[in-house]
Amino acid sequence: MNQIRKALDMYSKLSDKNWLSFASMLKKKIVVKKTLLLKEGQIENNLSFIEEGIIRFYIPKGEKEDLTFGFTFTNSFVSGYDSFITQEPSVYNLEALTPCILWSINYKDLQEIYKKTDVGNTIGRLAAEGLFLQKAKRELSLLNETATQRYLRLLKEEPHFIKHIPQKYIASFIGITPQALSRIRRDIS
Amino acid sequence: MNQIRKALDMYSKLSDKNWLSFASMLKKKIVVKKTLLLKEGQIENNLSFIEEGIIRFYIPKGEKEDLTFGFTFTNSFVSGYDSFITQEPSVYNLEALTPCILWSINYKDLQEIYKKTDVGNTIGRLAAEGLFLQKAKRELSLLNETATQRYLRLLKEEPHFIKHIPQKYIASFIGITPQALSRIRRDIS
DNA sequence: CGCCGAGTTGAACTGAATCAAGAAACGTGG
DNA sequence: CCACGTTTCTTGATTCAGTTCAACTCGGCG
Repeated sequence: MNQIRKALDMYSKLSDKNWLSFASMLKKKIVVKKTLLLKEGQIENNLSFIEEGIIRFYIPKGEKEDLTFGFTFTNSFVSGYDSFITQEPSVYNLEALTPCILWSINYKDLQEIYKKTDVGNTIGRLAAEGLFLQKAKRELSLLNETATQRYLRLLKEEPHFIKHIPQKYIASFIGITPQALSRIRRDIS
Repeated sequence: MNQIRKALDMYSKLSDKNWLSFASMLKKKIVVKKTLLLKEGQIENNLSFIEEGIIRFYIPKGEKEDLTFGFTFTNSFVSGYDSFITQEPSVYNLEALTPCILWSINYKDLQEIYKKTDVGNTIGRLAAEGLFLQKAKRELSLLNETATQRYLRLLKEEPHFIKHIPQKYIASFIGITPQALSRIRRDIS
């Protein structure tokens, strides 16, 4: 649990009291590889901290390869944010790419924290700002770069992605087919 | 100024006291069409409410058509958010597409509000969440739809865009060239 | 050992970019 | 308020990055 407090403190330093009231709401969950943590159409009820593991966001596309929107690693928070924020059905699926240890807080409990503590809203704001920046960066990359440039940047900025995630998901994440990524890799080396 | 309070109240109801302390920090600004409100490389110092007008976000691309990332209309807040949040140089330019009447608050003053008022952080959080959702939706659209589908959806969901914004900016916004958009329009009618 | 999913490679195809040129709309000054 | 010049929009021809379909290889696991 120490990792969680550390992660939160990086947004805004927590008093012991605030931390304890938050910590008391967390529930531990252990899941095996390939577990579906959230299915499209469901309403996301959890915001979770990943003590250990990797989680993938995606949208299944029937016959075709599904669309991957992102990955979340150890020591980060994860949720079907769009659904969690709006409490409307999720468009994304969340899947454990590896076995995961999670600590989850549910929607209602978090709203209580927002009501009761000042720091809750500050952290919520900073976290939402971070998510926004991440998406803005990705938008820029999708509109402004070729597939090869996107791959090279991923290689440089997120080397752990390439190490731990199957190539077909990386391909989908940068917006191309596995075949296209395979060719890119051949051509750049 | 009433419009501003109305807009804020939609996030979280403001007390008279909080509203007045916020309002006292706003400065009115009137600019003509084509004014550059923020240039790439500059640090955004303002969060502004548009009493009247349309503003475009873009990145200039030298020889080629520049890349348009969005538009903000009357009765909304606007800022080079990425730069405003991080206080690092902006990658975007902000330009007035029409004459604009703006009410601006600067970064330092807003941080004061965050420190002093609970509701400030709540509004900040809800606003950041909204920005995130907007970008997530756009990401989905760029990866999951063809240019034609994106145009048709824009037509349906944001008809005022099409009415008031030159076609070449719309084209850029949906991620294609003006020529491609021209052909799409020919083919769907 | 045999199977199955992941990755590679090839060939044909396609949506959109690019280059180019003409038509329409727009605003600015006389 | 009209005329001219400058953008903006349209249309055609060509090119290109990436898709699709298909066949083959490799590595891990039952």
